[in-house]
Amino acid sequence: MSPSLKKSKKKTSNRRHATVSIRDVAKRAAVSIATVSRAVNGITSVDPELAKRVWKAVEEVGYVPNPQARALVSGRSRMLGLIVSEITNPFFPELVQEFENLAVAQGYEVMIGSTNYNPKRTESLIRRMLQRNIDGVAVMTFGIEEDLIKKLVESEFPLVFVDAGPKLPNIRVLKVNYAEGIREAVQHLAALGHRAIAFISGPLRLRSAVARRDAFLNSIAELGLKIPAGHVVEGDHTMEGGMSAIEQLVAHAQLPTAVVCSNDMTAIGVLHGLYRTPYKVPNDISVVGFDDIHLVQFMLPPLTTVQMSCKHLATAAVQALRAGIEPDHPRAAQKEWHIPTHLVVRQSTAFPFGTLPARLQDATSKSSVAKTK
Amino acid sequence: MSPSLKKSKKKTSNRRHATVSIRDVAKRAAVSIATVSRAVNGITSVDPELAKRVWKAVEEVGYVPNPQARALVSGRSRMLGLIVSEITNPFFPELVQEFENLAVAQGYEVMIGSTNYNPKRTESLIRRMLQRNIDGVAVMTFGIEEDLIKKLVESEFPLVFVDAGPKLPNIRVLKVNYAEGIREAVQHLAALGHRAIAFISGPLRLRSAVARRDAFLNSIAELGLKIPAGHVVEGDHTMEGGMSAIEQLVAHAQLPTAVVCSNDMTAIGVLHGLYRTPYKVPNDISVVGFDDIHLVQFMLPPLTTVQMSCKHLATAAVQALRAGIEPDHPRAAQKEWHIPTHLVVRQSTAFPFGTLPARLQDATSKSSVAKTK
DNA sequence: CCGTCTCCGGGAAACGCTTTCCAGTACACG
DNA sequence: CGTGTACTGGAAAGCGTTTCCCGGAGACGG
Repeated sequence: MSPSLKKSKKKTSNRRHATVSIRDVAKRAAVSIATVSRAVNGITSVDPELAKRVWKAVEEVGYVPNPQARALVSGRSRMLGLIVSEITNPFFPELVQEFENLAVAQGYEVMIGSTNYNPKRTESLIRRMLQRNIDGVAVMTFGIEEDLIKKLVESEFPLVFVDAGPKLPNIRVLKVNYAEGIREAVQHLAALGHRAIAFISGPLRLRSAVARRDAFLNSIAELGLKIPAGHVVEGDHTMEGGMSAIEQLVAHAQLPTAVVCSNDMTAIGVLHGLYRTPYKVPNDISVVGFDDIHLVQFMLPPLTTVQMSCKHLATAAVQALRAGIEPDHPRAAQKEWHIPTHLVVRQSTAFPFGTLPARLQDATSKSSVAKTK
Repeated sequence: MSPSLKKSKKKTSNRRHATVSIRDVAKRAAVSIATVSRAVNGITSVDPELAKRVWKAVEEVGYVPNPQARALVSGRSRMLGLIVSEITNPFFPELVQEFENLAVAQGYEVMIGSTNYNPKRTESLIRRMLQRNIDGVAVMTFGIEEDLIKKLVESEFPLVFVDAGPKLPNIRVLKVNYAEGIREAVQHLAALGHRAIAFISGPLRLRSAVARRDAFLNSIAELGLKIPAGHVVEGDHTMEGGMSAIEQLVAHAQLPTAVVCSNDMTAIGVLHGLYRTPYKVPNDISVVGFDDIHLVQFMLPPLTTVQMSCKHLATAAVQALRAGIEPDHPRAAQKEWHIPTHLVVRQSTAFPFGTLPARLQDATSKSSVAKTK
């Protein structure tokens, strides 16, 4: 009597959904729960015949392992963290999407966080991730804040950074080859006849922003060109930043005929800023972006930009994370992944017709666009 | 001897990080673990004096409850699901961000999923969420697929839909007042002198797309205007869709002088499409969007659009979810939340100057833009 | 043919927490 | 003074897994 009472109590548990547990499978397959666990987790020491029986039972009762229980005992949550700097910058959703696809396909869930360049927010993000027992974190902020590093690094679990990170056994780095694509961009502009090429950088506290700027400067130097002071201005990777940067540039004594931007959002801001001036893109001023977000194809004019492939980045990140998490991953020893970048030419770059009055060039400009297409 | 051996074993557990458990707190505060649990969970029956001692101990040892263990026993994971249709549509990241902020502030974690209008993907998403024991899901796809509903509804846990959902005790609905904002938009255009106003809808399998179109049609009828066949075309809420829709519209025997779009992405596509024609925005054709994503302020020209506040939406969603999850939430009985929409006038709408040749109007157009600012 | 080694499967502990049940204390009332 | 009531804190039973340890069976060599 007493046991039956107990059983009925069990049924009215606080779980919301009818839960079929490992025990049900064990009963069905007439084996112990240990064996079920082993079979389900693909431990080879279990007899193939038995394993088949277990799998059949799993199928029949519709068993799905409970991730919480799994995590509780194994210490692995099968969750990957993905930290980005601004989810509202369209580059990141594209990255998130790719990352998520890959992670899910490989049996992981992903927890997304956006720092918004806010240390406090970041701090809480990390805490939450540690608390939820995340298996590894990809920090795709493109230039991590120092305190964030410290916090993360001390809890020594698998980490992936972009560009640079402390040299530690649990840390892997995705090295983006900015130089490659940016060099292509500069050469493209130079080939079109541009000599006064300006640059709008990202916030220089970000490593990646510095790297992009340096790549630009090197490419310029390589061609023997000179940049007047004031033709390299600091933006902040937002449209607003791009807008105010181009205003500065336009006010400069020597008007640049082309401007390269540290990311696409900046370039969109530039396009917008230029719209309020008499200067036309691309005939007065050519504009080049960086990232190649989907959106820029629809800008007016469609933006020439340096492509950094999200897919590539995401693939590398997930792979690197798994290499750190799974003890016998084939690439467990690999510490660096390389990401190429390449120029994609669209219609925001052209031969520099000259300067004002832009109005006179309107008709010609149209036809040139048509030609570029 | 034997117990000490056991203990040492415990230390080398597979947890990655030194875990301070409820037991440590209990020891420190010299109470039972039950008391600690009660104190931490704010159960009133515990002596205030004791509770204070417990909290002090919690502080001292740096105790953080383990969510997995909690979820395992309580059946509540403290995770909220957020399903959107396309994470790469900039409207959604804005929504995600707001939602996440609110959820985190209220002690929940959020799991994000993007359906991409793909039933298979959606299916797997739901399964994953159920599996992880999500406490509730907000389905912000703006027009849910039927099979998705079924799957979710049958597992009777708290759900929030936008616009419409089955009438069930566990389901809450966010009713967006499309009519309001769209009416404002149509009236604004009519006031400017537009008589031939076209509409580009979203994919009509989405309820919200139908609702927006109907709101448009009603507003037009209200003014006694007539829409020629072919002036209401179906898009798909993407830039590509907007582009091909405007191409159709431009090819129509009667050229519209204004076009209202079902979302901002469509409008961006329209702007882009029009850029390839001789027609200028806003002087030949006015364009109105819907959503008011941040981006549209930077379009050329900045887009007049109907604002549907993400913040509002997110607040309502989280509130509605909690109302469903927490048995004694103040609004537990509320089943509907209302979301207003409003027109934001920028520079993509103007008095319709007339039609071709647009070239002649170029100078005038510029000055008009300046005035509109 | 027996002993030892190996291998595989089962029993049971442990993971960290919540929750129920129960004993114990204190207080008021008859 | 005894009994009933109200309430507090402790012990213990799980929650669904994984993993450790051990026993039994089969293989192989002596």
